[in-house]
Amino acid sequence: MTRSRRPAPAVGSEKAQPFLTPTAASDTVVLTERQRIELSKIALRLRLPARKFIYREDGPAQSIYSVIDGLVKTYRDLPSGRRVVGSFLFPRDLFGLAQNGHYVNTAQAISPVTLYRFPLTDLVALLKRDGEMQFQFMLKVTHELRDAQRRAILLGRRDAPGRLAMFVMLMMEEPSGFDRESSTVSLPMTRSDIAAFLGLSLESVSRAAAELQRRGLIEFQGRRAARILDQVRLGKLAAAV
Amino acid sequence: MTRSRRPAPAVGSEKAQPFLTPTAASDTVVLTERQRIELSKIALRLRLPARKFIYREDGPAQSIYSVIDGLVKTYRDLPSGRRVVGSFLFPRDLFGLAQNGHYVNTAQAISPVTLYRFPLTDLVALLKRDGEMQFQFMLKVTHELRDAQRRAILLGRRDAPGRLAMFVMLMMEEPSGFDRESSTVSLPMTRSDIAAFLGLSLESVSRAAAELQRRGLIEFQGRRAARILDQVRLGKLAAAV
DNA sequence: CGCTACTTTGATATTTTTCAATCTTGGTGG
DNA sequence: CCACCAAGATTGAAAAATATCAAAGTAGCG
Repeated sequence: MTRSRRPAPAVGSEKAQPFLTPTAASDTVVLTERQRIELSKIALRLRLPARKFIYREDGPAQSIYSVIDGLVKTYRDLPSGRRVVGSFLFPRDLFGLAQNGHYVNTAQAISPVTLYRFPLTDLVALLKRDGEMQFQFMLKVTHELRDAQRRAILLGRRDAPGRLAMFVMLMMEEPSGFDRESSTVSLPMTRSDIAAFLGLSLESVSRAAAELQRRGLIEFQGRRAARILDQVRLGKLAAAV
Repeated sequence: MTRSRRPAPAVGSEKAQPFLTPTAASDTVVLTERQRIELSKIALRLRLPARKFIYREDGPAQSIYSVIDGLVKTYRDLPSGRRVVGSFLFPRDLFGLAQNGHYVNTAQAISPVTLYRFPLTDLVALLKRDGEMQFQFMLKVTHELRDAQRRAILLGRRDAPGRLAMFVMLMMEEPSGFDRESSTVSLPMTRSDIAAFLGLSLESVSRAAAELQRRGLIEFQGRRAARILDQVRLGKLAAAV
């Protein structure tokens, strides 16, 4: 349930990976042609418009999803009314974590999205049968786990500009979210979404953004994109935890 | 890499049975006798004194660990000098997450501990061979992931007493950390550790503890234990996110 | 019994949240 | 094609809370 970034598909693709392997390289799932075919047999491809709910918290968890294209967010609404965005999901990210047969959060499309949907029971049967493929899934999950831990570090920070700087750096790691040519990161989510992800108020995010711009680190181009003006200093600020 | 608790696999598994051992309750790993034997063949049992380092950040990741008894913490020291405690590990928790062949944090014993140590390569080979067993591991990992997400919610809170209340509730969920008879939770870690886990300053934790006591929710008995005086109100405060 | 590490408590400074008002922008329909 | 509307975003001022700096108090261990 988290952003991935890097390569690292759930379903198809190629190379090496971390956790559980002394070797190591990128972070990608390695599947054979046969495995990809097996998966495609149980997968359903979906196209959904922006804002569409994919599943809701506490609903019966019957599927696991993988993003093909677009952006998805998962969140929980707390009793107080506060909303916590758990993750933004980019292409190749898996989502649909459940507990006791129920989803633990709500998933909603931010942009129009294309997804794979895997019936839980079929997928589980397939994975149990194919240890190698399951291992690739496990790598995926451990990757999410690392992300979640990075997020904990981010949330541990007290300064809003620093949190936002870290967030921007995270978005830059997304292949589909950063254009090297123009040095531009796209931020398809609203300020509210960012605030709910960073654990800040909407206003603080807005002010932090203004501050980053004032310092000459980034320059917002409309609400949904920002150009990185000084990646070195931005990185320093992000790392100066 | 975190505490366990609740029932609740992500995917399947209903029975009972703890990790690598017979008895059990809910959220446990189900292994057959044969599987347990296989695991024990590659596992090494370790006993370490309090404060002993189990592995250090960036060190070569060659093993996965499982807590048998005692308490372990994982943490990272950030450039600024701030320390972030990633998790407290109780019996049955797995730890040793790596990236690119290196550990991503430091693991240190808080109390004297007994551990299983599994050589990474052996374990990986075994898991790939045995899809069922690997599935149990996967459940473990997804469980950690949920924990990490809960933690994100905790860190999203702004009020120190609330965070501490959530922390106490977390500790109460640990079988080995809560005595129902006396309604007492043990807090073997230092205030600094708690602060580093909650993303607060040491002083704020101390003050929040005093506040909880003042409100009559809990009563500290020495530094390492607290009696729950009003579990209902404590739970409300913890949930009032 | 005394040291050392850990905690608590106090006062101030910093930062963010809140509350409120205004401004933008994207979409819609006339 | 343009004006209008509503959701989203920004900015300001005051209030609340935690961090920080500093000092004193405790507890456990040798």
